[in-house]
Amino acid sequence: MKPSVVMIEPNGHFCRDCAVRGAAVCSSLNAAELTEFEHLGRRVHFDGGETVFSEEDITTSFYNVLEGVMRLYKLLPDGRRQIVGFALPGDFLGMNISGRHNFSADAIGVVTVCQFAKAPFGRFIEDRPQLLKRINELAIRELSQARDHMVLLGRRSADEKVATFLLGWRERLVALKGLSDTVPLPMSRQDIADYLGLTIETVSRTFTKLERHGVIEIIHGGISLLDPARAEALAAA
Amino acid sequence: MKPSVVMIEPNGHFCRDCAVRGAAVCSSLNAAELTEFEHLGRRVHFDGGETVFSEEDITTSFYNVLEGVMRLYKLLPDGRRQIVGFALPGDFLGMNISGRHNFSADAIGVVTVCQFAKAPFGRFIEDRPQLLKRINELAIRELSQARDHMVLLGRRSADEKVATFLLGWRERLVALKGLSDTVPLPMSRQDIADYLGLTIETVSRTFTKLERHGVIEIIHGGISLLDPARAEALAAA
DNA sequence: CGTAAAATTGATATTTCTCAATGAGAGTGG
DNA sequence: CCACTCTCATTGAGAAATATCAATTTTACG
Repeated sequence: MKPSVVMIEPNGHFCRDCAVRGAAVCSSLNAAELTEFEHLGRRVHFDGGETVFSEEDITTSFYNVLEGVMRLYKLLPDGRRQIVGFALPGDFLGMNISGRHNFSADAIGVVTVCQFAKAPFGRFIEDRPQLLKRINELAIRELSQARDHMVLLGRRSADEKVATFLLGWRERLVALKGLSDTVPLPMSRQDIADYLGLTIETVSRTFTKLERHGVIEIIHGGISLLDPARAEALAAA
Repeated sequence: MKPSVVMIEPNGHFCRDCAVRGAAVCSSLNAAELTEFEHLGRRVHFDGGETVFSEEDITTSFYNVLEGVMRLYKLLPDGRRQIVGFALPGDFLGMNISGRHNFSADAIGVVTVCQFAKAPFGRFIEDRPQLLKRINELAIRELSQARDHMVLLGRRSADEKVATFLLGWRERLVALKGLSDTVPLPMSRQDIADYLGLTIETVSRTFTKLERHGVIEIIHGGISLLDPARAEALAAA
């Protein structure tokens, strides 16, 4: 949570060479629309630890993640934190009904987003049902993920939680980096704990245990999945 | 899960006197559209315990709940169950990306739904961005609720979970029956436990404890909220 | 190289679960 | 109308999982 010093790049000719062009909301737009769309968004950079928006803030912008990883979380009044998800390139953030964000979002490491002012974006969407449809698809996909995560939080043991998380995270990275048994974990152990509804100590112990059992190897900045089959077995339960 | 004996009513002139007319997806349609829309939906009744659709089933219909309460849940291979939500009149069920339902839905007590075959509904939506927008709103609202529930599952104690559930359920019923300190609980203790990520025994003990402390009174088919302020305090934590 | 933050490990405490028994209410058939 | 039975809910005792508290160890960074 350092003071938020962001860089705003000049606008224009981004979309055509945007990394998330195919995966993000904008995949629903044709070339002509894209040209107009370009003028709505601005690339903005955040450093690790910076907050992009906070829960209860009035929503003034939507965000399309272009690069990096964000943690999305909610806090209880006494400080307990639940991470409700990690955002990756292609994810679209900021939609809500109330006009206020219903979770907070921090950059984990360097992040680039495509930021859209709410009002112009709303107008642009108005006569582009394709774009609305795409946003709806993303919301429905997220909803499905949210339900899966409820099962994990409510009904799985610590071992299952960690194994499921590692496999799920690896799976999400496939679209970005291809399938690999080397799984980078840019988030801290505390972040993982707050995502899985555990304490940092339990996460740490579970990692160690998985390593002792030869399922993973803990490496710098991540893990190496030595025995994917055993991990799957643990996660399926 | 009795054999699913459903009654299908003849079609026609439902919408104008539909109980959920104002709250449901159809609230986005004008009178002319509504007339056409009527021919797409069929009222279907389910008895308590009947399954409306199951996870992994191919999605052939969408459902608009008109009357009654449903439990929406996912099962782990070993039978552990997580209830991901309760559906009430006005809720719209069945949207997904994969073409298969991503949770199961049972009637709790008698339920009436307005059932839409997927393909015609999809075509109808195609040139009604208003309807799509409404569906999107409902999805975004659900997503927000899902995130709140993640916080509950991951970070709250048993006492907090139960107090939060009772207040939240009471709040949801306001739209249907008005605000009341008498809170009907049509679902079983096991349902509540599976919703809160607890065991039935813990739920039962917590109810008893809240009653001993004068926060609630356990009555037939529900509870009476004697001390809303204390309940709020417990839930906020 | 020194300091701070993050991660790991250990010992103990607490919460919630599990197993087992009992109690209460609803429906059934004599 | 009353036993009977079934399901659901409650209660108790002990076990297990995870949290908490405290101490190192490791890593990151100036």
